[in-house]
Amino acid sequence: MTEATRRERLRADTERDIRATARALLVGQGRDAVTLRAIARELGITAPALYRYYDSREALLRAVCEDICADLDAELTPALRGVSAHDPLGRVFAVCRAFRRWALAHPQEFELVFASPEEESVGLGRRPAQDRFGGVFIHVIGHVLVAPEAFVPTTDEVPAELHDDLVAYRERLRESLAEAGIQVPNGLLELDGVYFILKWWVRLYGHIALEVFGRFPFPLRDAEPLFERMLTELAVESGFPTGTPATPEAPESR
Amino acid sequence: MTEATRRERLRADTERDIRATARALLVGQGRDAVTLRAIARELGITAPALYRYYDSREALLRAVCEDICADLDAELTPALRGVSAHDPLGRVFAVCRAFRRWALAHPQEFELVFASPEEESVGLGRRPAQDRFGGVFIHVIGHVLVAPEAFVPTTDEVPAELHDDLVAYRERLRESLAEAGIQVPNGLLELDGVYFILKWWVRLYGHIALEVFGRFPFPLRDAEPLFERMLTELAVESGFPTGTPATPEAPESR
DNA sequence: TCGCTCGGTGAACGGTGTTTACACAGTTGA
DNA sequence: TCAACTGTGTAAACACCGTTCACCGAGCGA
Repeated sequence: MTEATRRERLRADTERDIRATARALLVGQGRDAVTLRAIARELGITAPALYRYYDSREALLRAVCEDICADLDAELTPALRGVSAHDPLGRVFAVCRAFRRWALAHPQEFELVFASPEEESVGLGRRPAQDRFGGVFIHVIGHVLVAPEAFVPTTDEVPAELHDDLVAYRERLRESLAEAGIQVPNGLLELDGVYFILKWWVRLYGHIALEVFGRFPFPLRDAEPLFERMLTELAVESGFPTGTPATPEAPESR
Repeated sequence: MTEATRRERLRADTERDIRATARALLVGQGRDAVTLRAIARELGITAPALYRYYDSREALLRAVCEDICADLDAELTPALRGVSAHDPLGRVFAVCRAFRRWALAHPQEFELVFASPEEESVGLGRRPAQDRFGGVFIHVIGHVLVAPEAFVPTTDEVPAELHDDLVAYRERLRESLAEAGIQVPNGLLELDGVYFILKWWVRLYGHIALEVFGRFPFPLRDAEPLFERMLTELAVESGFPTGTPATPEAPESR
């Protein structure tokens, strides 16, 4: 297993230390404080040494982005464990609530990952942020979609202009779910469902970004009721059975 | 009227030139390119001279923010002129579409104003971004709320925890509308309506930010159908009469 | 053991925000 | 009219930044 030579292990350790230090600076003092020299200072080395590990500050920030997404993933996934697999709506709610909590607790990281203009993405390779979060979301949604009795999208027709995009995305969803070992019955993953994922994501992101950036049209003392209301409305619109109150799991009082 | 002395006029001119140059740099090369020295260079001045006009780079950026909001205001308001005052839903749609168009055409400005973490706002004075955009939105919403026959919010009860905040905001809305010369009949501005404004804003911002930042869970070729669908769904949920197709006003084909 | 790669250094270049001391035009007041 | 003052600009300097370059030494593989 440990194919790594001593050198490789040392290198991996330093790489991790660098990203961790960068992350700490980001959290503590914001994106602009993530400085090569500050990182080096913290690690007891000089700034040019960092170029042995990352091509540029920008590249390092990208790596930090990936770390953040991995952490987000690691925080969202266990949020599922607390909810029975037979309560799909409860699982979706749990993930949404966990995402909001994470964003409010890590505004700088949220901004870096979710509110920076699209990088040009030099050709091959998709943006990591999308894929990482997509991974988590897909994982959750996968469980929901596989439990057909729980998810009955209304039969609203989908906008015709969106059809091709949705079909393409459905294929990607199928692949991702297959990778995770989830087989999707053939007729199950309707375009309606894919379309609903989009709607959830728009509202989830909208609310959370507004709350993190303090950009509600007026200062809300507590946005949590608004968030909870949004979730239940989404659930109703999505055709979830309204019987289950979806186990609010004692949201810590802010 | 021209109480201003010669000096004051010159000063105002230079201030405008500075902000305009900063704005051009922002648009052309992003926020990090807005450099005191670059601005000074463009103006044929030295950097320290800028400190005669703004206390710091940060203060200048705030001023640029206000300029941007003023421009946004100036672009949204005339979007109303094209739509009859007797078509309130059409007016709301017009403003929403204009906001999206503006954001897509000015991503750097959008990011600066709407996707930066809340500034601490040193005590007095609210954040300008909020108030500026609020101003436009309020102006539009004002017309809608004053035409009661067009706006019939469902009688869903509002989350109890939101009640106090909504009441406070309703008061601010009343004041703002009164300033604009719009008298709101007493029983008209229900809490339901205020709550719906929040819902519109969450979805509008969510969609536009995701589109500008390229953070949809998969690459959409064209997000406009999704946007249009969202608007109509919002209209239905808000209790607007669905008869009027709300005059799509020939959206230019991207 | 020889040589080579890897990870580090220090110096340097050009850029940045910001402060300071200074100069000088234009306005203001006696 | 002439002095004082105010506003606007400058140059120099400080501390910091990303990045490049030449160098160097320890440790590893042959």
